[in-house]
Amino acid sequence: MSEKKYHHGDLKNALIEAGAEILSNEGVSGLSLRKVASRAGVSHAAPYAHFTDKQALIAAISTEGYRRLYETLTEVVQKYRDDPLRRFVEVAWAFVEFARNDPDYFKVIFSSVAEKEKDFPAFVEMTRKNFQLLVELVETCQAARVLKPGPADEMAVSIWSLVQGFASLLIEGLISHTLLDRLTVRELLLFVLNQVTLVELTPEAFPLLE
Amino acid sequence: MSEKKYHHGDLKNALIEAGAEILSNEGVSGLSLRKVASRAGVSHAAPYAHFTDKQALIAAISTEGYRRLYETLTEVVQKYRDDPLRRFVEVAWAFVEFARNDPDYFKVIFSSVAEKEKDFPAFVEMTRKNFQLLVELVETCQAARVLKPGPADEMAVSIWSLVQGFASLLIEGLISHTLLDRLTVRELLLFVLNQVTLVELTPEAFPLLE
DNA sequence: ACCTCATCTTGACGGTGTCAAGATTTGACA
DNA sequence: TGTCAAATCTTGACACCGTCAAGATGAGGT
Repeated sequence: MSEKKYHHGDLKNALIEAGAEILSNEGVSGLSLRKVASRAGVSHAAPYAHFTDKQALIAAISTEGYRRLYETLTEVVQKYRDDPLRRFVEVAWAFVEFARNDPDYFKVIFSSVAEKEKDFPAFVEMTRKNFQLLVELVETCQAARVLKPGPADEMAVSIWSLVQGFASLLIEGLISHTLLDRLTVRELLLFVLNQVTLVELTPEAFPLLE
Repeated sequence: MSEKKYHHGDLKNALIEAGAEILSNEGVSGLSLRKVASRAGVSHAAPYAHFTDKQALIAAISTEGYRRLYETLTEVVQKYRDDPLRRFVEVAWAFVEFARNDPDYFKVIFSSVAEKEKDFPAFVEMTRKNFQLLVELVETCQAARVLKPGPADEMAVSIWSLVQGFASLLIEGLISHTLLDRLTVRELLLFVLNQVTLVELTPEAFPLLE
């Protein structure tokens, strides 16, 4: 598909991939259009054939990031399809791990596009899909009486807030050391999730597997 | 104090203030060392007498941001000192409003310093103070039986996660429009906070005052 | 075979972070 | 009070950056 890229090939995807790679390795400050172009093997202005802006490239990287996240989460959903509560816990854990494994990538995809929503419909669509996944998760758990009743979308916002906030505090290093010495991240997440569940989540009942 | 700044004055604070101002008006992308210097009335390299780095300036702005946040929150704590539950709600609300009133400023102070914790002890100290405020709030509410019992610091992390996540989703525009059409931000926050309280928070019992 | 258009290159512009060298002012000590 | 070292600020330079205009190059349809 994208072999030689002699004069053509699928740049655009190559640029998105190169950008994501630089982001992971060097952080936001290392992400320049020129470096992305260089890594993709093209000249410094080539990206402008595919993106109007650096902002547009970042939006594309973010969209791809949401796609990866969606992929990761749906895998977990599949894996624990017969246990709603466990599924809930492991999806939350996967989200936190997603953030921890690639903090800079996570930060960028969750804080870039802002007001220009309408300029990047693919991005908005991807966030909608992720939210929808969460809503379905909530409904399943409510039906199984492991999650509090109430409007599913409002519960989904609550849970998303909880997990997103937790992941953010974690990767920004804002959780006190004394707390992280006493508890593992997994244990702390379980405590946090207990705020929204009807049954208690103990480290014994939800151990780390791998 | 900082009147003429003919050749001296308290640059450093002037730079921090100018930086915060640019951040509010033009966002992160508009924040350049040279512009900060210019607005403070000095030449482009002058900041290097006070900050080793652009990163260091941002860290100072973040520290100041945490100070302002602390100031805002302690005022609310004072105002509602005789009603633990109301105090809890209004502190959370003040936090969300802090983020909504100056989104770019909020974003920067909550996502910049990262790994270099040890290089900016003043920053770390300020985050510690804010967290301590929250822990005390939690203890008061637990004593009044309006918040679930449990280790106060773990509860504090849960609540911080919840409110921080909610504020982030809000200013990033990630909360679905259909939801925001149905509910005001205040109502949505009350619903979210209900996850951690023992008593129910209704919009009727906690109306917006001003 | 030709021509059109998307793609990519080259070169230029102003702006940026950072550093080195030097000017200026302060404040402490004689 | 005079002097001098240290702190503060300016000037000038460098490499890098985002972006744009002009032109080269190749693909695909006619």
